[in-house]
Amino acid sequence: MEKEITIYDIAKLLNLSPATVSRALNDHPAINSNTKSVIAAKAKEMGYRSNTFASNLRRQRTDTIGVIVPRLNSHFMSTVLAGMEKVVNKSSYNLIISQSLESVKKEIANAKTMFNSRVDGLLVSVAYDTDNTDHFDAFVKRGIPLLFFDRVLEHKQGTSIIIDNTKAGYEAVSHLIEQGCRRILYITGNLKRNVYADRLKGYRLALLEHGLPYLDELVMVTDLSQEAGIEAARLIQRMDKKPDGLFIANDLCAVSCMSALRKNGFSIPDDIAVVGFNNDPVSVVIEPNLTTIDYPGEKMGEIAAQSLINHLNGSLDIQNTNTIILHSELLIRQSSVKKGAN
Amino acid sequence: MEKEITIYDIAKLLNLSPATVSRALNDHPAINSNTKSVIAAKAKEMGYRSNTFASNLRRQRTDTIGVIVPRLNSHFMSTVLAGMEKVVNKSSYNLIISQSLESVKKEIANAKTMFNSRVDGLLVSVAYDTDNTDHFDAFVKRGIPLLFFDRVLEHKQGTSIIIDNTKAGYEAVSHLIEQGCRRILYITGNLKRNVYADRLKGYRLALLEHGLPYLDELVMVTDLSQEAGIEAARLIQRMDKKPDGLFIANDLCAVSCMSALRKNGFSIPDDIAVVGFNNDPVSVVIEPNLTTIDYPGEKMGEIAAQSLINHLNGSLDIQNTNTIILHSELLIRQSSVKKGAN
DNA sequence: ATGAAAGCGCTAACAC
DNA sequence: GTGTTAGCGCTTTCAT
Repeated sequence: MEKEITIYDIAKLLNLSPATVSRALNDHPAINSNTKSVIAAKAKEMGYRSNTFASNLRRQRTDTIGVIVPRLNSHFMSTVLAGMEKVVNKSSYNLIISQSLESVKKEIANAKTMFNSRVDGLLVSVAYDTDNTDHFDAFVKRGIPLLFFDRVLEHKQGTSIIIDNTKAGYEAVSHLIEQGCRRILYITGNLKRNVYADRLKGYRLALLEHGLPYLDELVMVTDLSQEAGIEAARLIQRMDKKPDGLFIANDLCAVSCMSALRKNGFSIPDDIAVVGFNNDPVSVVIEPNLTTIDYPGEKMGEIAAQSLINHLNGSLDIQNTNTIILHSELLIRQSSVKKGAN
Repeated sequence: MEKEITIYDIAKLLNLSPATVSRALNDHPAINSNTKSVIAAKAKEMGYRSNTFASNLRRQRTDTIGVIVPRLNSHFMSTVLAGMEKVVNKSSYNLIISQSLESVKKEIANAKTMFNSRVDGLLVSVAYDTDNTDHFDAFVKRGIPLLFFDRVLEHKQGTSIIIDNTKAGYEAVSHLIEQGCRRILYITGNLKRNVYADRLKGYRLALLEHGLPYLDELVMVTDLSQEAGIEAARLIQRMDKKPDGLFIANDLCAVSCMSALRKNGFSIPDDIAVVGFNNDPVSVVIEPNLTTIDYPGEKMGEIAAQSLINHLNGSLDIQNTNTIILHSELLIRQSSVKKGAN
């Protein structure tokens, strides 16, 4: 097994001081460029690798940004993460990613781990049932910048990056109404989450504007899983007055609900028109293709990471910005277009 | 902003030595349990957090396991990762996860990062176009254990965890033949990858055993993306002698291909029967439901992580194990069951 | 342009 | 059961 090489080893062999080696390796301007190349060559030859721990210990920072997301395996989230990586790769920062699996408990644990790994900043999209920011207090107290995206929490300081979920919900439901729907069922996630609560606001607004009544029985709170979609189809089957439109806050759930409904003999969109949310790839695989809200995940990731980095570099003060709102768009496909409607 | 608390601060306040505080915090058996609770209480009160960097620097290990996967946003991979997390959470190790996005270039960069973060061990599933193990040599040289799973590479030492892809391919194709298929198109990924090459072996074996000829023109190498599925459907449309069965090495691609074929007027399974691979949730959403190979992702993750941890703890020597093979299973659904067949 | 030296916070060998 | 002390590898201030 090879021995670990340190800057001392390099320094000794080159008759230089460790300080010079350190500076050269970090491309310090005061070092002669010749010396630099000699050192770089030797380091490479000897298989030197910098010891991040020693460096972090000494510098009192980690150049690391933590990310906590509900799940990794959603198309939306992985798109967001791709955006973050893109930005972070251009900087000297690194990303540590962890998932809460939609549980506050795990989110708290993850936050603690992030805190103990001394991330320089934290990007968070909260879990299903998170209902306070206590587990992030430690960060605020130590002045570690905190930025929420998509699923955000009310917090006195710091930025949130979101889309206008109210508007998106309004557009989705207005579209259904224009297609002739009069009983629109909204299948949603936990209404604690801004994303679902705001879409509900949009739903109500659209009904109101078109003179349709708001009925509690037409709001179904689920976990938006595939199973929830199937269960929703079962419940619809049993309803006396069946809905003629569905607005489902997640494409995966929408797609499995549609599929179950069709198995039960419903015709989509004619019996029931459906609008999903997220523009997940599966939305163009299902028959009929799913009308959905497209949502700029990559951009959201880029902006989140860039804002945080700018703040860390001192070129932007996050604490004074409030909310960044990105555009979303209704993509109309066959699942919601009734033949009768214009 | 609060000052960072160290064990020295705690020691001073409690009139103890830093060593005692350190031991107490690490639950060292020699420390009086009273002392321990006093120290623990004080640490909590003062908002102490252990400095991992100092600790890692001193202990010369990180208690961290690196994971490199092609993509995070596949159902299979996230299931594998869930399995790993489950095991790792029970131990004192942490996980660092990174994705290569199917590119060797990024995989090399990730490996380097992992190496520099001094992971104690590495779990890898390689990218699409990786064709040698050079970027893992540094780990081997330093005696850092390396374990491949699912998409594995030939390497002299170390364990691989896989399913029997040849058998899975054989079963998939035999099933299609039994349903009456005579021209079966295999849509695959890069044949450098064991998973795709071995399934091809199974495909050939099944043909051979049933007296069907093997034809080069019936093997289509793609990137198995959704777009590839649509493109494949286009190519099938143009073929003079159309296939009557498809074996597609990935459900997502299979599903989009099926969907495109149906739009072009093909009836599934009657014109073309389809078998996918992975048992992705989408396989039960598509109409008709997709016959596929089910694949124990979570178990694979658990075994991979556990084997590595056992090796690190000295209770198992990975270098002497070779290959662990997990069971897979053909799930027959409507997409492949022809009405005519028995 | 380079060097000397101190110290980041922790742990472990050795002492008592 | 607890204390003393040295050192992990790096960066940086202060010298020259």
